[in-house]
Amino acid sequence: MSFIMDNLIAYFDSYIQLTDSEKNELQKILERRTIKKNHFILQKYDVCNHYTFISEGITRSYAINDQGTENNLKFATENEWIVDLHSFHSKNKSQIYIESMEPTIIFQIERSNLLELFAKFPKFDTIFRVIIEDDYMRLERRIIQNISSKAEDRYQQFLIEYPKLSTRIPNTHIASYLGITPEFLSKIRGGFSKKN
Amino acid sequence: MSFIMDNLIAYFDSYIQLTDSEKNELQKILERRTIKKNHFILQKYDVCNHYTFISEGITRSYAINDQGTENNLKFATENEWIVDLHSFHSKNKSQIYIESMEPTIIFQIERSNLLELFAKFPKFDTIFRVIIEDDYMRLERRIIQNISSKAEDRYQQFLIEYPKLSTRIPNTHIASYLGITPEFLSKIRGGFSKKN
DNA sequence: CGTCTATTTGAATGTACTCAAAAGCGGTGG
DNA sequence: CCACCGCTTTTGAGTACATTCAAATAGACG
Repeated sequence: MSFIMDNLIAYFDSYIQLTDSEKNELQKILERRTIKKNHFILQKYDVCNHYTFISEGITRSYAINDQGTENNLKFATENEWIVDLHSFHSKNKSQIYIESMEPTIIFQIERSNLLELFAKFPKFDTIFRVIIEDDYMRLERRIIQNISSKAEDRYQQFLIEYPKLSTRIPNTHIASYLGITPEFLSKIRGGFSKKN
Repeated sequence: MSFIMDNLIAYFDSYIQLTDSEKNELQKILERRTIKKNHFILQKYDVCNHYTFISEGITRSYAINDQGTENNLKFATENEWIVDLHSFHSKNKSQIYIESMEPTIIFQIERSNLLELFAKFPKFDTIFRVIIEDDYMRLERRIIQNISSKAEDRYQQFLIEYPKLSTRIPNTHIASYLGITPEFLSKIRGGFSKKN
């Protein structure tokens, strides 16, 4: 067993203990890549052909709207996955970008290899079901906050839920994630002070 | 094969063809219930012990915030599922309500039965992975719209994405889903007119 | 040191909320 | 069939929350 994917093996093991043959199979299909800061892992209009595991670094997925504004959909950091699920499964062109925010090391699994893995070892079907369930619950919390809370409360919640992220990424990206402007986030952080 | 679950069988078949033994096993663990309008399927502080399939009718899940305002998290109608995933898996008390908005017929699968089904027939692991992936992609679209669009655009998108829902449920619930007040939705629908 | 990006600040504006009141709508019972 | 009740929708005035645009300041990096 190679050392390069130790934390990915440990990650899977934390869900369900893997057998040696499962580990071997995994090892065969994982593609390790290093990504420089601010480089693309997926560009809009490309097809998302890989499920991507972040081993080191931070990535974000985002859409750009008609006015040219970026809207951060998700951050993924150590031991998290990022993918455009829709493009991955439909093989349609992606409408989003995935980009590194730090020098980043990733392991990727190509679509057909992942589908074969599912067919061969149902355990991975379970693992990936659980992974996406976790992501789904996070998204639900975020939606509830977005529709029920003001920007200031959403920001405070973000700090609580992602304390480490908030020190590693620019505030302007947090603002985009929260759905507010960088200027307004700055005012929130400043406490609005000065009468008005 | 009983007639009462025809549309649920057809539903699963639309994902992956089922064998007779799988259908039989399903049949054993499905619990059919009829729910009157505006009755609870899950109440806050109860544990969510069932995955619920909507056969007829409409349900919504919602949270209530500190100010006592309801915030609609999700609508589920014919051939859709509703569950509080967090409570279902953790067995912790639920923080949300699930309530019918019409006379509703549901099929429920109890937690331990579902887990056994997964263990016995990995196919269901796949099916439920795909179901939640679909839901996940919908949530992602909603988040993007929430953080990037104004209330009026979000409402127009809702009408496009859920044309049938919008005629079956009160506007006040759509407003709650979109994260705006009923009064403001009314003004959007009226076109704001009158100078101002 | 200079360049590029991120952050802050302020004034003016736009978007959405609050509160109150009136009008509409659907079901139910007399 | 009508009258009433409860709930939804509309309307308006006043206010609060958040954006836009411009400009200044601060930080990061080669």
